[in-house]
Amino acid sequence: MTETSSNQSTEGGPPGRIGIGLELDATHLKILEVLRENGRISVAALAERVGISRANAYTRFEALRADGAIRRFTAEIDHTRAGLGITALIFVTVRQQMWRQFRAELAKMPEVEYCAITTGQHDAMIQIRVADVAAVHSMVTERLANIPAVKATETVFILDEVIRRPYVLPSDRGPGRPPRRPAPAPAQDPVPLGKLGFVGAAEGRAGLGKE
Amino acid sequence: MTETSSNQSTEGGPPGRIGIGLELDATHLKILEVLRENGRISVAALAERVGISRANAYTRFEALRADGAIRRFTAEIDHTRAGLGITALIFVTVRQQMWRQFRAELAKMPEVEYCAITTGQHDAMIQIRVADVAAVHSMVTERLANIPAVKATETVFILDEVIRRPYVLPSDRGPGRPPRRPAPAPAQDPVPLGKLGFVGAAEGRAGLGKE
DNA sequence: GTTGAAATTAGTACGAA
DNA sequence: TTCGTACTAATTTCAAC
Repeated sequence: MTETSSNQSTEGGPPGRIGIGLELDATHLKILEVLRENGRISVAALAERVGISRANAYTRFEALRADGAIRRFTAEIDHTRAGLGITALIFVTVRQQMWRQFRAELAKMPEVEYCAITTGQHDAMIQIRVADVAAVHSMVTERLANIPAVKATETVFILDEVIRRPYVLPSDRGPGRPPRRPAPAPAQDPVPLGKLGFVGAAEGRAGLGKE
Repeated sequence: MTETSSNQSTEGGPPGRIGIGLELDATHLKILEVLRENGRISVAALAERVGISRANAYTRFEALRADGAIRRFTAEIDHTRAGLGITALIFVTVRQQMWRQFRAELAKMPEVEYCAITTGQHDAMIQIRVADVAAVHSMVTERLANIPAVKATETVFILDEVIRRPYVLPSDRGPGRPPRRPAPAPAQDPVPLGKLGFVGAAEGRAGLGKE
């Protein structure tokens, strides 16, 4: 394998990008299915498992990467083995119009594995991985509390992670059970891309996603 | 590459396994760092980037896989491109001593990407990816509400995902800033493995992790 | 979109330091 | 343990169909 992937981090990239570059058909989805289970499979073996020729597999593989449908390839690491046995969720209430600052401060915190903007009682949810409970405490009281943009926090520990799938795909639903519409779609589009996708900062929360 | 990775899903595997099989040194962490950014890099290129010989890289690579420090390799997929533009969090209150049923029902739901048992007000947090908001509604009212083990739910939409890191590593903290203890550790252990790791079903919540 | 053959690269198995 | 090298097997590329 020639070191294909440059793999620059997508953090802070354009999240609300809805534009479609590639129409995903059943074969594309099949490729994604295999790749999410085994990101290191060779394209040759991938072609065999999907049931297409190698040249075709190479073409589609590259297209999926170029299009961004495949963001990157990564290793799932056992965080307890890596010395980060504690996982916690921190729900943050953010002062309006200080989102930019909040985001900037977040970027400086390497223990943050995930951060999402949510509806509901709080504004954001942060997932962190640290070595011990003391680190959670110092993270919340010393670092987060010192950010002016942070109005309030609520911390919860994760006791167990029951399901952690690489990425859900539409095909997971199975062929026999349509997502919602039993049999509408006249000229059936391969995949309802970006349907109602309001992902991207919204509701006066602009300034977080971009820039 | 001989299709190395069997990559069987770890879902429902033993989560609370604390036993250490491998002591991770700085080189191991360096390998993990590279691999989490580029899971498809060849071992030869990996060796070069880490600064060790190819033979050594192969040995350590295999050791990390065998030990479980590397769970699997996966492709990060852009869910909006895959037709699943809606992400939601569902907080679930579970009836005590019905965890087994709850877990069994969860396993039947392919739209669940992540499920964690938490402390605090609710008992579990589920993250789902679906095509439209209607699917969230039907998921909550038709499927979750029909599980006897589910006492109550609270749903929140994810408007934007600001940070999504592959996996946090201890080395992310940087060399200059120790995690918590400035300079204690007499015979410094390479990594405080499993320290205070209460990951694994606890607090009368047994039966979820291991069945 | 597919197949086959050539060139490159990856993976393995040594011995030596 | 780690390294360096040689050997074998697989993968990728490129061509023609």
